[in-house]
Amino acid sequence: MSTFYVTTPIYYVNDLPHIGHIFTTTACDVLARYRRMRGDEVYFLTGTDEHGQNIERAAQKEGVPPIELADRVVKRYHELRDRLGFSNDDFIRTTEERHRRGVDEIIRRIDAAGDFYKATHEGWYCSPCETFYMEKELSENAGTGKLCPIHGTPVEWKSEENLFFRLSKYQQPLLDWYERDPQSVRPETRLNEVRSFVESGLRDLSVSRANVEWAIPFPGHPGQTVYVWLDALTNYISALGFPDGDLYRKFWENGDVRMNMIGKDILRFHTVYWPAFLMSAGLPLPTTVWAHGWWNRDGRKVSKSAGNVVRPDELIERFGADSLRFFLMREMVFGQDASFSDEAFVERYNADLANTLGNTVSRLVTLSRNAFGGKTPPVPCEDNPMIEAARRVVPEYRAAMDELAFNRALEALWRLLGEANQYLVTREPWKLIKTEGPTEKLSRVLWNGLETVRIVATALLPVMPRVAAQVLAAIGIQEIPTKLEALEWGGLPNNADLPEPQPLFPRIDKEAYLKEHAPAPAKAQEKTNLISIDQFFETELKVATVTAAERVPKSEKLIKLSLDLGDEGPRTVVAGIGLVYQPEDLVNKQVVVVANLQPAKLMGIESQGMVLAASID
RNA sequence: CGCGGGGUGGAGCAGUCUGGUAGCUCGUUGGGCUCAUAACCCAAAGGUCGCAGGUUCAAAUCCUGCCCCCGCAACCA
Repeated sequence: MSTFYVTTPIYYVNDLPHIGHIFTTTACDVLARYRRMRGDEVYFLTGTDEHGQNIERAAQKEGVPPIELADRVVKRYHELRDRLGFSNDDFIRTTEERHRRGVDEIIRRIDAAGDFYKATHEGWYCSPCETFYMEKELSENAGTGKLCPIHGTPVEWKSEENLFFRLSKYQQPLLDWYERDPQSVRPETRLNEVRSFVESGLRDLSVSRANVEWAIPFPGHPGQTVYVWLDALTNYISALGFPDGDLYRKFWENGDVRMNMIGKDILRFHTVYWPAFLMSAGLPLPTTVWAHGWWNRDGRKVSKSAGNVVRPDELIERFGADSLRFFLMREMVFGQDASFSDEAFVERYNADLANTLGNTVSRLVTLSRNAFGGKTPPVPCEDNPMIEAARRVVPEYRAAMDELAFNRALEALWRLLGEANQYLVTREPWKLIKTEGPTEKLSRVLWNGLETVRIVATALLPVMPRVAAQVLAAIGIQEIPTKLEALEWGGLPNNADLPEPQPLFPRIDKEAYLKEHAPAPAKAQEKTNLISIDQFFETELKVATVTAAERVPKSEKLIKLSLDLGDEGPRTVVAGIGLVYQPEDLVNKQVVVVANLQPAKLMGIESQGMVLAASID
């Protein structure tokens, strides 16, 4: 028996759970359940990341202790676990004592390896990222100062003495790891991405902070606290009781599979920092860091400001948690991005769950009940086309599950259901009932159909644990199989009681549903966008004459204009109209200018106003 | 040469790693069945797999070059 350890990232408690969290955890849960059925000894971990300046500040703002904030979000994750049926074995919180122990110990080991040193760190600092940035990475706006490339919020100049980790020392060992083990980072595009990042050179990493209170104290360095990522990443072993816990020995030190599942946004932390920390501490690396893609909404990136976030609560309410789990696993090619839309969801639900799965169960159960007095068929069948079909599909399903190709695994099962429906049409059991009665021949036909359903439902247990159990119950099986051996042909009991069939997946009227859930947020935005007449009069509009115009070098659409504002004299304005206008057409033209706009630098040129000009957009 | 994702029948997508009859869902048309959740089955129409070269007995798939679209980041002042 081999061990299988799988982790989700720990989720940062400044955000409530959304579809991204649900997806990652669902994928891990499906995998964990599948591996248990395969006979592996599985340990499945998820949890929350609770330290850092953001939490500290958010808590301050509310006037509550940070831990209270964290408790609140953690509660939501626990609710989610119950609703979606996650089977995690543990839930780690980085504020727990057992975690601090693990962090202390990994730091002690890295220190013993001589990989920390003290240095003054000076630079532009983004507190949401808790990261220093190089000058060239930052953007800049007038009035706001320099901005973080990720958050778009102002960065501050900070100078402090910190502990540094010799990340540069591990450049070559990391490259060797990627080279030696193609499983180290998956899918392959992510491996290539991180390799080229590491090849371009690694700088040492600052791993302590002087002014972040809400964090783990850095052992041996009073006044310093541990950098969030060094803190957070360690959860994968601290939860197992590192350094001396039995679970740690079993699942990490001597484990067969150590899989860190992540989203592609945190690739660098997990495939560079994390393995480097482990190398330094002399600990085994993860066997695989698997970076999946993102869910878009209606083809666009999900963002709060666009108001297009997916509301899992409504979906669960209306369709059931397992339908959501199914959709997430069926619709995404694991590793790539996928798109969520209400339309696609309802279509999948109707086509796959209601029409194919639900209806197949329903028709078979009704036929068998009618023919055999409310029971499953009395005589099994060992020789027929459905056996061939099942024996073809089951290995396909297993192979796909083994490589996390959930969509392919499900596709294979649905092909099998399709074949079962075809089989029924060729055998026409409803005619046999009328013409011949409950014969052995009829029994075999219905038994084959039900047995196929049993195999599909069993294979679906990892993906839809509750619904799959309902399907099994509907065909007369009370005891839920726990091992993949149940996928062998021939497990359906004879003469078992069949309850009256209930629609497992009531069809949804797509048009009505979409109408009901038509996106409405646009209106709300329009309202808040209105400005008062006073606000409008604050803009100082002036007519100016263009005295000179030239394109800004290396720029697609910026044109630098020299303007004459009459009594106010000359001005320079940079306008993003280069795609629509030619500079030579603008000279001597009159334009309207917002004259009291705060100056801004664009491509190094100061723009002292805004030209009001029509453009295509 | 900013980073990334993509271009496959009307729509949405899989297949590309590991070349070998181009597949799925929805939609359209015609037919069948009536056990079933107006479901299920069959058939048909519809594709130069972005373009051009190359490798190969064979390319959606591998190599080279190019075009276009979409995010993000920019240069929306």
